[in-house]
This record gives sequence, C-alpha cells and structure tokens, in this order.
Amino acid sequence: MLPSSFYARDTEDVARDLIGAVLECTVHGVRCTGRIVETEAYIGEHDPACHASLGRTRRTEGLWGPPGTAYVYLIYGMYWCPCAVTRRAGLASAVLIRAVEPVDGISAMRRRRKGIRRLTDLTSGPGRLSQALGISGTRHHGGSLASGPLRILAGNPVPDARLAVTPRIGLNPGNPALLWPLRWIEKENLFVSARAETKRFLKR
DNA sequence: TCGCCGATCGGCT
DNA sequence: GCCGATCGGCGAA
Repeated sequence: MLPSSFYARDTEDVARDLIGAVLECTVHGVRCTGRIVETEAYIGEHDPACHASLGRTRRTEGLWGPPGTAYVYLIYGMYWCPCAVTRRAGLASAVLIRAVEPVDGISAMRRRRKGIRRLTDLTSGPGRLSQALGISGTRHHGGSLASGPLRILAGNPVPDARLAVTPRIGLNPGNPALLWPLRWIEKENLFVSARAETKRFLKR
C-alpha cells in the first residue's frame, strides 16, 4: 500500500503518480478494486476549483488534514466523490479520483450499479466508481488511505507517453488556473470520466 | 453519439 | 433559499 509519505508531496505529483495505482474498498467483507486511470488535483485556497477556496468549514475541514486521509464528499445530494488529501497537514489540497478500471469484485460492482450494462460505464466517473466500489462519506470520510477499509495500493508506473492533460473543470476560459496541468487521462483506456468536456478533448 | 434536463440534499449565505 | 469537483434517461440526428 502507499504510505502517508506518498501523499506528503506536491499535489500535482501525487495526482500524476496515482495513475496506475489500485483503489481498494472492502464493505461487509466484499472486496472491490480498480486501477486508477483519471485524477484531478485541487491545490489550496487560491485554486478556485478547490473546496478550500470556499473557506475552512466543517465540510471542507478535511482538506487541511494529514496527507493520505480520505476526503469523501457528497455532490448533488446523490453522489459521493473520493479524494486523497495531499501535502502536509495545514495545507489544504487533495486529488480527486475521477475514474478507475474495474479489476476485482466486478460482480459486486455490477450489483451496485444495477441497470448498467457496459463495463466501461461501471466506474467512469467519481460518482459512478464510488457507487460501484461501495464508497461513501459516512463510511470512509476521514479514514486512512494507507490502512483503512478504503485504501490505495501501489501499482505499476504508467509512462508519461500514455497520459494526457485535459482542461480544468468549471473554470472559464482566460482563468489562469486553466494553465495548470492538473488532470491526467490514460488515453488508451476507455475507463475515463463521462464528462462531455473530456470526451471532446480526447477526440482532438 | 450528442445535447438537454431533472434528480436530490447538505452546506452555506 | 440557492447551488454544486455528477449522473442517467430521453429525444434528435
């Protein structure tokens, strides 16, 4: 598994190196894993896309926590999004895990993702992969990614040539934050976020 | 395959 | 009371 020191580095480096690592979640004795294929870095109070830019509140408090902690939040009242807290405690930042490729426990994933037929739709998005692996804030927020029920295991390194950087989410053109290379996609892999923006980018 | 739209609720003002 | 680091269903092309 990846030690907390792995996360105690620059957020962009952690986001880069998490590609190829394995996300493992065990719920009620059922173990599911997936290979991480897409991540996004959120760096501090000055990153307008980062929750920390909204201020330090009960919800966002975890971003300032120790590296290697799970930051799992609810979006649109329905979907859990899994993040790994990065850098030393006191510096707010995290890496969102946007997509994984299913490896173990695929039958359990299919059960949780009732009605989804194509394998590529099972875990191609933060809300989707959380539902598939059984990740939730009530169970996993604040836990250690090195030793908790939600863990990240080391994988084989992915060469730079197999990675792509795509535009940031939710930021207007001209925003300087767009210049930051924060998002990686393994282009040869179909298990990427379902976002239209991502699809358009990959077509070019 | 694309684009549009509604779902649903905790956190925040 | 408003809105979001999303998703699935639908109709159109």
